[in-house]
Formats: sequence, structure tokens, C-alpha cells
Amino acid sequence: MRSVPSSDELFEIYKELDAMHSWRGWHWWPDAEPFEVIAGAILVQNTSWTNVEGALANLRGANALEPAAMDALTDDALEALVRPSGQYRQKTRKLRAFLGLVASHGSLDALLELHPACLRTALLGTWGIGPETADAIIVYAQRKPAFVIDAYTIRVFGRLGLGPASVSYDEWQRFFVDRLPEDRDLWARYHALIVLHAKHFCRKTRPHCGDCTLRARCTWRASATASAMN
DNA sequence: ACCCAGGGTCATA
DNA sequence: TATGACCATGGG
Repeated sequence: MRSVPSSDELFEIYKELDAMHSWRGWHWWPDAEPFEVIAGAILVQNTSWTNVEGALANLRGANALEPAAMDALTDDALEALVRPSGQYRQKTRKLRAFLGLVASHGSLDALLELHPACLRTALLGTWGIGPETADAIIVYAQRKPAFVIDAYTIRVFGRLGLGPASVSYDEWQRFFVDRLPEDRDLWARYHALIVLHAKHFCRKTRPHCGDCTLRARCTWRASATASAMN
């Protein structure tokens, strides 16, 4: 059913996305410190980024954007700061669990010195951190190659008729990793462009396909069968 | 009054 | 292993 793209085709799509969206600017944790990137990666789980900005602003105002300072906060205080991002009790637990991982490695710097594969294993063993958050931490905080898969990735490429038929994170990740050179900047930017693209052209319900230069490839039609194509 | 958002965990079958 | 409930705020 789905076609199997060549490496060149995936790179062509990357260039199309870049041409469409690079003008929108690059607000993808530009020069943020690793700990802020990690906090953002946890706080943004199933939440819009605008909500996360409020929580990060609160944390910055409380000088809590470093492990020791955050760890010194009570649960009540941390929950209050993180509240704008939603699921604030869960996310307080998750931040706390990550702080525990940092402590077990001595420091954040020491944790980030790990080989990416080792860091990934350590992150996946931490409560509240799954594959997407782990890969986001590796590529955007540790700045090592990791291709992040998210709901947007599966939606965008699913509508293009590409990628695995399953929704398996690992299968989708292999789909990209096997076809693209192992290049941290390329992978980091590719994921960011997919998110930008999805937000502007591949909304869940209503299509905004007007100016999308990929529309010729798009197999998705609005009302028809909103189930299979997702 | 909905639906959705840059997931992950847990209980159930 | 696969599916569903749950978390919870804020914007459209």
C-alpha cells in the first residue's frame, strides 16, 4: 500500500519542508542551557508549547532552572511553578525523577558525558521519560544524533503515504535513520520542520493545504475516511 | 461546549 | 501486545 521512498526522496522532502518553513524563524530552543531544554522536553509532553513557556518563565523567575535549585523546592512549590503546563502533579514527579538520575551520576554534565546509547538507556529507565522525550533530550540537550518521532511525524508522513503502517516508535525511527546520514543538525532540524509543517498544514481535523508544496504527494482527504489516514 | 496539544504510565484482557 | 483511562492547563 505505502510506497518505499529512497534516501534521496526523504532528503527531497526535507528540502521542501525547509523551503516552506525556514522563514518562520528558528525558535527551537535556540541557545538554551541543557537543563532548560530537558525541563522543556518533559513539560511539553502532550501539551502545547505556549503552556510550557509559562511554566519555564515561572521556573526562571524562581531561579529553579538548575538541578540543585529545583531539587531544593518542595513538591508544593514546584507544582505551583509548573502548573501552567498542565498535568502539574505528574510533571513534578517526572522532573523529580530526572533530578534523581542526575544525582546518581553526580552532575548533569557527567550525565551528558555518557555515550548517547547509554544516556538513552538511562533516560528510558527513569520514570516519566519515554522514547520521544529521551530522543529529544539527546538531540537537543546533549546535541548528539537522535531522530525524534512524534504524533506529528506519523501524521505528516502517513498522509504522504510513507512510513511503516504501524505506529511503533522504533519502526518509525528506523524508517528515518536507515535512510538519512547520521547528522545531528540534519536530524534536529528535520524533526523541527515536521512539527512546524504539521502545525500549519496538517492539523488533525481541518486541512490547511493551500500553500503546501507537498500537496501533490498528499493522499489525505478531509472528510472521507478520517480514520485510516489519521 | 467542545477539541486539541511536540507523551507516558498503569490496569485490564 | 494491544487498547483505554488518566493526567490537567490554556488556546482555538
